[in-house]
Amino acid sequence: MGANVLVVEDEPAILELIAVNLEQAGFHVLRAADAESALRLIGEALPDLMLIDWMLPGLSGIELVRRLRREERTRALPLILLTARGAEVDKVLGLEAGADDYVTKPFSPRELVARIRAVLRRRRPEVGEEVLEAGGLKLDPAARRVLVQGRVVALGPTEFRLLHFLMTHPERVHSRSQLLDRVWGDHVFVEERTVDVHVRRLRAALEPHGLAGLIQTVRGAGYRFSVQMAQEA
Amino acid sequence: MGANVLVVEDEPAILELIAVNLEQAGFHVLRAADAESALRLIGEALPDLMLIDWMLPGLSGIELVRRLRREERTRALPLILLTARGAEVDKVLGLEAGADDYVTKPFSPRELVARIRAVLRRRRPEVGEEVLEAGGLKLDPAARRVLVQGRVVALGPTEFRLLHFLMTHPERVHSRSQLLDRVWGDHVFVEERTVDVHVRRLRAALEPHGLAGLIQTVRGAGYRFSVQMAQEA
DNA sequence: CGAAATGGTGACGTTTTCGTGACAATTCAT
DNA sequence: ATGAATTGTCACGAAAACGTCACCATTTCG
Repeated sequence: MGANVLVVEDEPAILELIAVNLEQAGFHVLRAADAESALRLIGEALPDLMLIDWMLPGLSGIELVRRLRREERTRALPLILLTARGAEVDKVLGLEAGADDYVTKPFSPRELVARIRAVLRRRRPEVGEEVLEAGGLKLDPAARRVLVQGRVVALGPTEFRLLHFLMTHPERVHSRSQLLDRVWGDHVFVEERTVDVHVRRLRAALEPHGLAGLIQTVRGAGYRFSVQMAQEA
Repeated sequence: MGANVLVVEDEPAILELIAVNLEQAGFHVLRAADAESALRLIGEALPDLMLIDWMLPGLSGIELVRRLRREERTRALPLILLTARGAEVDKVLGLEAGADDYVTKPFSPRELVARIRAVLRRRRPEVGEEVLEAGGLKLDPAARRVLVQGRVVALGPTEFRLLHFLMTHPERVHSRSQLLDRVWGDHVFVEERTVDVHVRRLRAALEPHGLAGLIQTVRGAGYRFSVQMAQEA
């Protein structure tokens, strides 16, 4: 129940107002007055969600969002921006930068809580930090490493994330756009064919280890990670 | 790519304003003036996202949201509410009812489009497609796979969609034009005889697995998927 | 019985889709 | 700053899938 929420807000009064309300709603609140100290806090333990003020001394809120979205470890971290009312450019920029939502100041406590719950609900299915094992493959998210029979498989960051996603959602077809959303991130714009190239690189990395056919092409639909090999008659 | 967006709005002027903007942004727009006609439209084919006005004659917007969330088929359908500016109670109620987001009127076209894109990107993966099983056949929509006794049946995209449709509407005759609408799509222009060819290809793919007679020809009417084998007088 | 209608079947040309190698831009470590 | 690694994009070719047609078999009906 009590999810950890990190609030980044430089105005002490507002920070406390938010904190009190969130705690009353059952959340556990972490506080940071600027982006730098927020990053420091994150370094120790990831919160379940971050609430970030648009205007911050030093590194601004949106720059913080971009930075968090760039890094592997924080890519899936739910982020909500606090913006000034009516600043629509900010809203659009915020969403495009990768924020999951925004709330305009001044806000009602109930709205804020509802938003947080909504975002947390959406992100629910992807909390995987455990070691995955399938088809002779062992993937360790924490160590960011892939093993097959004790031997390390060399993978680039993107290939690793791709394989990670496929292994957490096996036996089902993912379209290229779905893969772009889930592996690359909501906010990036890249060609769909780029997925093909990375799938190829991933296959090329697995093949020398005797693992072929794990990632299957489904014509007209997308790709699928499957342990059961395709059989014919 | 042009996602299908169903806009439910009783004010014709606003409806058109929205429609024009969305179409310009590359979406395909479906229109409904009230909740009832929206539900009727949905009955035929699910859109990718719904834009729902808060104030509607008859069934209100929020009641529509609740109803859609209750039903299995529409549970994961992305919904965005249109609310009056400043009505924060509405916003909260809307989010708690299960809407994915809301936009306040009046809104800027850019914001609307950005919101829609954001919600579409978050589209929940568990779009509840259940595994169909009939006549010794197992069709898994999520995996895009057809199995008969554990053996994979190789099907092209169109054959797969055709079989999928037939299995979701079994024991019932579908004319060629109906099949073209439902399997190929409303707007496509192809010869009716093309259906024959694909039925043949589908039969040819099933036959080596010992499944014959599942798809029956009804002379002068169309085709039918039936578990009970063809009997004669 | 014969003509017309209907549907099965194989073949063919075109379009789509995907794998693949190359390449430039960018990032990162040294 | 230099070089290696990573990434996104493109162009080309092979293969798959598609839609259409011609031809034949079967059924329907005058």
